Amino acid sequence: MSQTPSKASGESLLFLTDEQLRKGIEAMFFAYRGFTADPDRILEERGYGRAHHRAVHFIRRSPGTTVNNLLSILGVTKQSLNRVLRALIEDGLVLSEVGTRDRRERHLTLTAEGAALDRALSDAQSHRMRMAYKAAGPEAVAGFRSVLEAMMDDTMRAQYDALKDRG
Amino acid sequence: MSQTPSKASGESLLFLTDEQLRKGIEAMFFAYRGFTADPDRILEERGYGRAHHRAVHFIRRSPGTTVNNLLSILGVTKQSLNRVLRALIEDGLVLSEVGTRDRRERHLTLTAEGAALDRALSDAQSHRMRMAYKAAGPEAVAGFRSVLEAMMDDTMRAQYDALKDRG
DNA sequence: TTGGAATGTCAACAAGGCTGACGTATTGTC
DNA sequence: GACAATACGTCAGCCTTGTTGACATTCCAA
Repeated sequence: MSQTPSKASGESLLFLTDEQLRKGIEAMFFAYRGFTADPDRILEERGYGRAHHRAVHFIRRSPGTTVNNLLSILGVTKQSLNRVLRALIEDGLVLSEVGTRDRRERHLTLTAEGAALDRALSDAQSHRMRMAYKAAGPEAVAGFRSVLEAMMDDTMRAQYDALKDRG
Repeated sequence: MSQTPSKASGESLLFLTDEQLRKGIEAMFFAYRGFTADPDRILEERGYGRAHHRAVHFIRRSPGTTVNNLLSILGVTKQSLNRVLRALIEDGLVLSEVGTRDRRERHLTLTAEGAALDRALSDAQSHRMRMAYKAAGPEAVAGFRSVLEAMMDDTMRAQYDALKDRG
């Protein structure tokens, strides 16, 4: 299992020690905490959680999407999503309209108030990401994105790719 | 708030459209799912969750650490940590020993069985990370790490840095 | 037209966060 | 030596967000 580095930590070829991999794992852990910290503060003020954030984000991203589609993107059960969706609808942030072609479906869109919340959350999160990008430099940003994309499951990457065009 | 790109998506200077930032946010979301997917499967078999994983990981990382120290690394309350720690101790994965210098403290270490679980989890997670690194290339890896590190809060980065040497 | 599949809703439960209160052992200070 | 502070454990109860089970509605195909 554990590697015995023949030379040292190579830079041209990809030789990775357990320590390097472990450090990468920890970087993900701590960075994800930072990544969610700012939106969490905003959400708390309104009594929402991360689940609400995710729902709002992806509805904004794909206006008119169905509950089923949102389900597969978020990777949760419909019952779980339904709870947060119900709250958002009752609070007037999300609009749920019966489908015209298939009346079993509900098409979800953000109201003006929902869009405002999305903007507040997105701005907070983008600000941190912009600062990180600025600190790390353009090449680092490209590397960051390509490692993250390679880390997704295939099914996730398909959904990730399907969301609008590539940055 | 929204930007009006004067030229296009620049590559030499760091000019970032809302779309690019949004794509970065989504990359974090989907990648983190992939990042936790493999360990989650292993944990489920044994009736553990991510909280147990985190505890085991950082005890392995800092053998003999105190409960208080672990608390500040994980960023949870002692009541929360105590629940998972109690389970791990009862199951014989973690050893809790009264401190010699300060007998109020408990020093935590992994038993052989605990170390075995850590290895299984770490191998699963490292494998995916290694594949992602290999797919993205050495320069991407460096960029990945530097963006993640820039995204942490200062207090988190201090703890991240304190964990062994730099990869 | 009827039975099965798909979509979405309601109810109940579990994991794992949280706060608050409290007990105990130990340390360090006045 | 008395006493406050520290480190840890625990009980009780709450919230979010995941889960499964049961069920109503709607569509479609046999």
